[in-house]
Amino acid sequence: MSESILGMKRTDMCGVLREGDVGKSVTLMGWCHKCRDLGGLTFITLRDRTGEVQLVVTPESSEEIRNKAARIRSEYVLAVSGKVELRSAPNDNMPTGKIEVAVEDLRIVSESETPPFYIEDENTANESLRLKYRYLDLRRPVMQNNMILRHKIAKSARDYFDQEGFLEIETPMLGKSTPEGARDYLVPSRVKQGSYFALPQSPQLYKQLLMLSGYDRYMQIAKCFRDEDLRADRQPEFTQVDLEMSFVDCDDVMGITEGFVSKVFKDVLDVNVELPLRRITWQEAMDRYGSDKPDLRFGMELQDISSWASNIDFVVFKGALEAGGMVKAVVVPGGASFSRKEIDALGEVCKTYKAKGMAWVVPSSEPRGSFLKFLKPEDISSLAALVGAGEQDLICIVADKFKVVADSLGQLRIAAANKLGLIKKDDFKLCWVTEFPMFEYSEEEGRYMAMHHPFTCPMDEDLDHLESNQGKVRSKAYDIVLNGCELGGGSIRIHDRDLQMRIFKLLGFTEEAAQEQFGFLLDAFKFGVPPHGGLAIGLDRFVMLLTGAGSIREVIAFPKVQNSSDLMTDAPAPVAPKQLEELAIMNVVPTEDYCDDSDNLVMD
RNA sequence: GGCGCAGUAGUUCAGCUGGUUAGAAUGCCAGCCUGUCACGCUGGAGGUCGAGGGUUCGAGCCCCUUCUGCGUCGCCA
Repeated sequence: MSESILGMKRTDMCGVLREGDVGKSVTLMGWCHKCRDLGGLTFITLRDRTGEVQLVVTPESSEEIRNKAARIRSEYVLAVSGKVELRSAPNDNMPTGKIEVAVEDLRIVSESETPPFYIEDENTANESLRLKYRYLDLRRPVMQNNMILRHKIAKSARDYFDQEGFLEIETPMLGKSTPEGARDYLVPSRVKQGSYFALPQSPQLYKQLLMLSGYDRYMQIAKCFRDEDLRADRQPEFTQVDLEMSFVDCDDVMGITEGFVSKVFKDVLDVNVELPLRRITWQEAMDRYGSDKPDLRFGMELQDISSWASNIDFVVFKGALEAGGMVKAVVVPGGASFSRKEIDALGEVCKTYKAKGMAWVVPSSEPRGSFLKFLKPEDISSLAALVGAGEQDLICIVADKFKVVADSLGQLRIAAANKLGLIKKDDFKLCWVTEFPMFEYSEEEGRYMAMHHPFTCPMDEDLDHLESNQGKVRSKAYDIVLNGCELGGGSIRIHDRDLQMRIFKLLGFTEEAAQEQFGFLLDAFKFGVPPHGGLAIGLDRFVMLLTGAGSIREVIAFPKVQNSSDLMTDAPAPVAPKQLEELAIMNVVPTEDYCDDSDNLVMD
């Protein structure tokens, strides 16, 4: 039986009451967190998103209230009026622990079944259970704090960019599919049957056109969609703080972005970020950290030992060097104490990233290692001197092509740092990675692809060898990296129609194909284009990193699971045949002679 | 698509070499209890061991298949 709140008006939130409120008559509304019935006395903790406060029902309370109090269970919604009183037995663990509310009126507004898990921060319930009952999971204070922090960052963004003269402009969700890049989510058109909209992977082209239209300085908190496999930090549907500016070069966009990021750190965590941020070229990041998103919270840099290795009669090194590759090492401090099993685990990390194996040496007086029989004692000491390794350290070595060496040792570096506990949770290290390669060779496609996107402007110095040395061309692209995580990225765009056509050509587009897919952009570029550039910051990742959450799902109210479905709503789900008919989509029903193993699209 | 981890009361987990009626904690229900706050005490209910098949005298445990969730490689311009 639910009671109405008619005539009751909430005066305060639960978690904000303090000693100073003693004597005040308050009306509170919220959820029963816990109910302790001591017989004569009943204590109820009432919870809302600001926190909890204790209610007390005493033998002096009316019989009606005492009877109602006895019925209360966890998660019942209550409306209460009463007087704030000082507690005779305060609880120092509770922000509101010095006071309690003596109940004078009590209404059970809504009853609740016993929830499938405790509404507590320490909830260790299976994540799929949490996601099925996401609305209950979201009642947990830690989740509410994540949502509040997310709101604060979004507000920070709007405040900051407004102050800097940006306009927030919305761009369409229903757009045109572009085959380059990630897989699109498609939306069938009812009116133009057989044709499809695509949900935006980013507002990229629209924001460029806004620059052309004269809306200098645009921003948007934009929903983006990519139909690719999920990860702990990747959802098919995510949010970006997207911005674009006219008449700028790299430094302008990076400066504005730094200002935003440092404001968020100040507003949300009260952390001062030292500006300007350190800048590292892509080449240097790959060379020293084996990653284009280096984690700068610890050392253990990659070191090139190719010249040392060329003097070792070890077929693995020789083979890699002869094939134009390299030999590099990472020194794991104190790694000499690792067991064989632990070292092998690091080797497995390397193998995940296509290294054929990992060679290792402990350069102590009684050396240990995986390839000692190829090493003379002086080889070991010269290696130790070269890489600066001591007797307690472990030298991990990978010999292969540049990319394989970088990827595998870059990941080994992180794995070792985690193992050694070198990574502090509350340490924030930001940097820019700049001068990305313009193109990346795709073995699969057998051609160069745009590393960033096809609208990225090449560096002026490299324009002359666009056609002659494609692999060496660098672009005016930049990523902002936080603790080894790509927080955002952007570039200066091409604003010259001829240069854009040149790039399309290099990417393998014919003139007709470029015209068909991006004709509207190329046409627009006939009408006066300001030099422009911008950037997008992954809002979800930003919140994840600032909250220390282990997964992006913790900072998204209603996230998807690994197969892109929603455990709460069961989306995606079959639809009525009538809906499919209207969209001219074939309703696939398995028959005797057609039986697909997959049961999607099947309905009666 | 590949690799790895997990799935046993509502929940979190234990369950030995395959062997009696599958346990614990917590939650839940009932009774008692006037200062609790992880309230306490007494009692009680609660299990398709993810599903299907196989081996065996006998399967939570072994084998095969499959489903679900997580991590990861590929993928993510």
